Amino acid sequence: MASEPFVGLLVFVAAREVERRVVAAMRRAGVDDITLAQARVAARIGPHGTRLTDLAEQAQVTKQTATALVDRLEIAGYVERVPDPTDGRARLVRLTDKAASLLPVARAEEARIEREWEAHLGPRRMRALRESLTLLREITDPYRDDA
Amino acid sequence: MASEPFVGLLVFVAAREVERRVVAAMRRAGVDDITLAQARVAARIGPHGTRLTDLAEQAQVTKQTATALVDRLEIAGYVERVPDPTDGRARLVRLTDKAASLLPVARAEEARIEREWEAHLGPRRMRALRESLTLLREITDPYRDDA
DNA sequence: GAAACTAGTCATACAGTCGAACTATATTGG
DNA sequence: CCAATATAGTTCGACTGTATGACTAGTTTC
Repeated sequence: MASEPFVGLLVFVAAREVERRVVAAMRRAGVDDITLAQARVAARIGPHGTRLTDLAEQAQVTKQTATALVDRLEIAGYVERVPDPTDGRARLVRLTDKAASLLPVARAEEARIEREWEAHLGPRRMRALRESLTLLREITDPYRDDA
Repeated sequence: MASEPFVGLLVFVAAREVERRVVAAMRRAGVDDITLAQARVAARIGPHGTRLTDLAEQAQVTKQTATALVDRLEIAGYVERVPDPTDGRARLVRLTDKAASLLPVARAEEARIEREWEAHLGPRRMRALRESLTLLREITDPYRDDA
């Protein structure tokens, strides 16, 4: 029967589908040299650049892993490292124009998913879903206030 | 302002937190020889054993990857491979007693998370959340009817 | 029973990951 | 000012995760 499945499993299933869809959209757009792990880091880069340590923390990996992922993104031309004017030790990881041009592709797929979900749930449930998840973020997302 | 964050991001944040919490609970229970990738596969094993191909499909990895993950779980003593009586080519991957003894730990943490979420959202929103996500599963989870 | 298919494995190559050790810059307390 | 300490980032080494391709061994189909 499984009348009351664990909510954690349910959000996991939904999240997996979203990630799969966005990656597939990128592939269709001709992007085949970014991996999922790299995309997860790239997605956290702010408009004015973000420090590697911050990226590592937000993506929940170590600095070493973030270094390796950014290395590959840099080689592929999607990000660049520039000195941080406020701290001689630090460098800011910034998206290049090449990466910025892909943002609309991701945004469009996200919008498509939202439309499909709303069509399936109806506007009332969709609103409630968004409201609940947003509230939940207060206790599940330590980085909720960035960008 | 970010008044209307993408719902896909919201479910992702929630899912990440759930995964993190369950893994942390396992660690506290003394389990330090299972990785996240291995746990994701193990979590899909049914009560009577599951074929490797099915595990691979459900965990969204290739058969080769699933083989490697099951290899490590087997070495660590959490699963065993037994012949599938209905198909001479196939083998069923089954949880051992050692793994089964950990299920209550995971279940307890899941229940704790649910209680916390319900306390934060209130019973009405929690019910709506579960309802919406369950409905969503119809269009996001091709494996929804297993176990 | 030959052809086509399916379950699983092996081999190989590379990406992801972390712990430890290191360099360079920044901060802090005298 | 400077020695001690802390922080940002990298490099190194070892291992896990991952996919492609090639393979073996059973199964299904006609």
